[in-house]
Amino acid sequence: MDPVTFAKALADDTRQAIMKQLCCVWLSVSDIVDGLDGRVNQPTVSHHLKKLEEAGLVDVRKEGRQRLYTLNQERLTMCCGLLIETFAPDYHGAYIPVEEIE
Amino acid sequence: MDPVTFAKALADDTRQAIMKQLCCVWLSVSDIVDGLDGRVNQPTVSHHLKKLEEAGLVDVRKEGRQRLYTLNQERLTMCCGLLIETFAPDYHGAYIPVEEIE
DNA sequence: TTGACATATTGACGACTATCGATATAATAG
DNA sequence: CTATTATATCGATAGTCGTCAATATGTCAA
Repeated sequence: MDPVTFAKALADDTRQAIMKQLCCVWLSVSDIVDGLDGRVNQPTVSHHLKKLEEAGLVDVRKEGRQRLYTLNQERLTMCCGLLIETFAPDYHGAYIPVEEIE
Repeated sequence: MDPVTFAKALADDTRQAIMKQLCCVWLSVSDIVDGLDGRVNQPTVSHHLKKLEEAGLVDVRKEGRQRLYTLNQERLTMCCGLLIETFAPDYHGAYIPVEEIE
């Protein structure tokens, strides 16, 4: 996964707010919209979910007429590992075992 | 450090190319411009260095009429640790010891 | 002080993107 | 089949951002 694509997916307040909501739970689009409490409306949330999905940062599951989303923690961890491997080689071995990440 | 600011600093091809050059070495602005091999010119590099500096991702040192930059690997590692702590709690303990990062 | 070099800043322009309202698509209930 | 609910897509708009040419600032040499 390209580190620039990863960074771009994270480079937005609303998207990170959505990611926080999706951490460890499956939520429908409406749930997310409600959780953002009027900050943005449904089409905007769908737009961000699409971007996150393209970056592989969320998983999707269809349930009835809903689409349930959740955060892909493993993918996120791998991308962070790649960042450290690329830009912080002095810390790479110390903090993140390569063989576990790649 | 705000994860959104961190992500925005990384969310550009040219900026990541500059970061790669600055990994483990001190380079002047002209060195970086040369290293990018005509891709962008000097004002653009200065612009990106300013952004990276504001994000705390590079350190600066004055030497004569030059300004030498280098990548702050520790800062980058800390930010990645914060991302994992925030968005991948299931992997946090496993991959990155908190007390070493924060 | 003057000239040359290194870097930063400014202003303009184009590309991208976050957001919205409106609408289309999909799936269920009656 | 029709109505309703859930989500995605479209078109438009405003704001952000990367880039450049031109210029300003700062530093050293002669």
